[in-house]
Amino acid sequence: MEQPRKRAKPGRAPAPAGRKSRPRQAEVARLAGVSQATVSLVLNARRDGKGATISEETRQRVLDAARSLGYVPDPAARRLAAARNNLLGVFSFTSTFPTDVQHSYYPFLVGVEQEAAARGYDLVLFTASSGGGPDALSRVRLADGCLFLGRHVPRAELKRLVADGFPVVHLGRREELEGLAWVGADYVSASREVVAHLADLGHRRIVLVREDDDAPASTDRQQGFLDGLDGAGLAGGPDSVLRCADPVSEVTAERVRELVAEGVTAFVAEETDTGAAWQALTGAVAGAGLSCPGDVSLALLGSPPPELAAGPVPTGFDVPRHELGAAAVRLLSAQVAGEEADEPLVACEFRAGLTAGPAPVPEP
Amino acid sequence: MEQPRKRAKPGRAPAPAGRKSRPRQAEVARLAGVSQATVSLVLNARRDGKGATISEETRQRVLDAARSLGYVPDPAARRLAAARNNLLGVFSFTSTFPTDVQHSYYPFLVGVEQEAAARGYDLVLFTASSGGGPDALSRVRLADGCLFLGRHVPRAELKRLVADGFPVVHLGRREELEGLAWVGADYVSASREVVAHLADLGHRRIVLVREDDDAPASTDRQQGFLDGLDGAGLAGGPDSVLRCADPVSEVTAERVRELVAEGVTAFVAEETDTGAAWQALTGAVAGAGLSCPGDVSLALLGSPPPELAAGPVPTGFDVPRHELGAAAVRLLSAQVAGEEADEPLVACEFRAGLTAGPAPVPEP
DNA sequence: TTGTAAGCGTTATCAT
DNA sequence: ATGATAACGCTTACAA
Repeated sequence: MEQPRKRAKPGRAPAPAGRKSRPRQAEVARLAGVSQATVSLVLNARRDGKGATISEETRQRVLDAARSLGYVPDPAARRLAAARNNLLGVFSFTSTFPTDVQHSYYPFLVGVEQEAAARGYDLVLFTASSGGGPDALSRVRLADGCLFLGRHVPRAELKRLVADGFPVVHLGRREELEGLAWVGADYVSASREVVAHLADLGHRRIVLVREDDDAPASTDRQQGFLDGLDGAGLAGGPDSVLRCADPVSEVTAERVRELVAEGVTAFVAEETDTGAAWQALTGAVAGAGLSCPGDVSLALLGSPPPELAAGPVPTGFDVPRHELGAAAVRLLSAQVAGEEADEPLVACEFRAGLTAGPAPVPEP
Repeated sequence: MEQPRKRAKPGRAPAPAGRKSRPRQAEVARLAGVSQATVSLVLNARRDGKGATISEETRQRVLDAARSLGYVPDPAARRLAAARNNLLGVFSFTSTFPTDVQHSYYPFLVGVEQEAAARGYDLVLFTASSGGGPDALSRVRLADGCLFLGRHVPRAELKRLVADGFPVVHLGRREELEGLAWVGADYVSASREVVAHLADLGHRRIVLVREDDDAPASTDRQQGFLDGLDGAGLAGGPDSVLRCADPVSEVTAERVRELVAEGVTAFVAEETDTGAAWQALTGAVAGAGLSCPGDVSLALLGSPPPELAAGPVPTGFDVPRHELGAAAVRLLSAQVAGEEADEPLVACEFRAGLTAGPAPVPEP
């Protein structure tokens, strides 16, 4: 019999002595006295009985062996073999956990985590800072799909992922990129609702204070604001929108006094990262010596910043961040499953608040 | 027309319809007229010149081919072959992202993410809730190592991981479990420092208000408190510690008045989840009609709860949560690399604050 | 019902 | 300096 030539084989070096390597299917197989493939079959047995043809006895032996060894499938190998990982990626272009808690994605992640857990996915946080290189984004392919969040999107990279058919969902409206799925809040309807509320209270002249930004979140709010005016039969001339590069210096007490003198009875501010518009507005109203629900009504198109949590609850709406996160996961998970699903805009919840009241009766 | 029957070969199934195939190293190789291995060598050429022995010409040809094909490495294959997942787990026994932001691990995660990114790791988020079963903990093995945080630790499961040589680090002191690595804040030193500060200000009778809890975080603070008294040559009798099951009802204005009458000039409260001790203390002092840095000095062994952020900054110390997270990742990453490293306690930073002043001169 | 083996896209080793 | 080739751990078609 021909002796198998025992020449040193090419290939990887043996595992370094120090660390114990995790158990693999082969070891489970050995312990259970079956073939490695059987282990795979047992472990991936579909619950719908389809294709699962394994005797209950073997099944148990394999399961026991796996448990006693603490076996867990290697996600990379699973993925490589053209199967699923049960891993969903989360990639933020800035840090996922910025030092400044205020600007963080935390509230979204709450929803993301819950929905992911409910669907049996674990979450991989791809840390943006690490790679840096052009293919930093490409690491996400380790997961079955990936959620993206952040302001500045590397278009080319993302486009590539989408083009390759890799499941991708962006959290926040993003229509610029053809074929990119996204979920977003319905700022238009919510803003319209707020304006309708003010109109119901008798306000005829309403002014929007917004920052000088072209983000969808801003333009959507303005659109809803104008829609609202329109729906109430109110004029929405150009002077009903104050677009300020720096709200704090532009929305002064004097300016507010002027506008009120002209007949404005209600102000609406958009919510932004900094909360500048709202802060400028409330500051100016107080500075003008006007009482809030009494002399003028105020509304905030969004949630108040945490540092103002102590003040009176502003009339306005809340962005359902949890729900947005959850919706994103639903959409992504549908994509992963190959179902080209579609998530509608998520509705914001109206918040009655304390800063809006009946329009003051004009003095004769 | 009779289709030439392509007999399906064993092996993997055809790629799922959605997923378009991307160029691989083999195609780059073909285009560049070299072997696939050469492509790998070129693409992974170490910048330190070590082991890189490829002619500049080939190098360029390969690079060009890769670029023109838009080649991006497959992370799954890469990790599989390299036998490293570059994945660190984060497991919290409660939800990683509790709805209540206040009690969240957020501040730690900031540090964890940064350090992980710096070391080229991605993070896998596990939640106790998602798994469910008794071997839910076992899922963490899909990562190269795992960070644990939370109050209630399933000892048996964790022990198993440690025994199996799986790299594990607990965030927060945890000496009960033999062989479990952990990182913690040095509450003892920090508390001692605060007391020393008070003693320097002339206080001779200082009382600690703490909750009825046996967590290391509590006992460490008490120990540091007593050490501080001792170091200042002050008596640390049993009446210098107020251990309350319910601080708010036990630390009353009357009680404070009594103690002050007995000669107590400074109070120290431990920081807890709820912040009850500190709130009870400040409330009682105000209720007793005492002015804070004037009549009595107050110190908080930790950071004030967010809802009190508006008040005067308490004298005390800050737990370096970012740094703790980072330290945990360092320790874990050392373990993963097989280096049995050791992280010392992380120092807390003294905060001068505004609630402590010179001891009032006793009236004759 | 179970075993055999191909192949996923890399990396790393040896031989040329 | 480059090319073969063996792993890496897994899924799955097909043979037994």
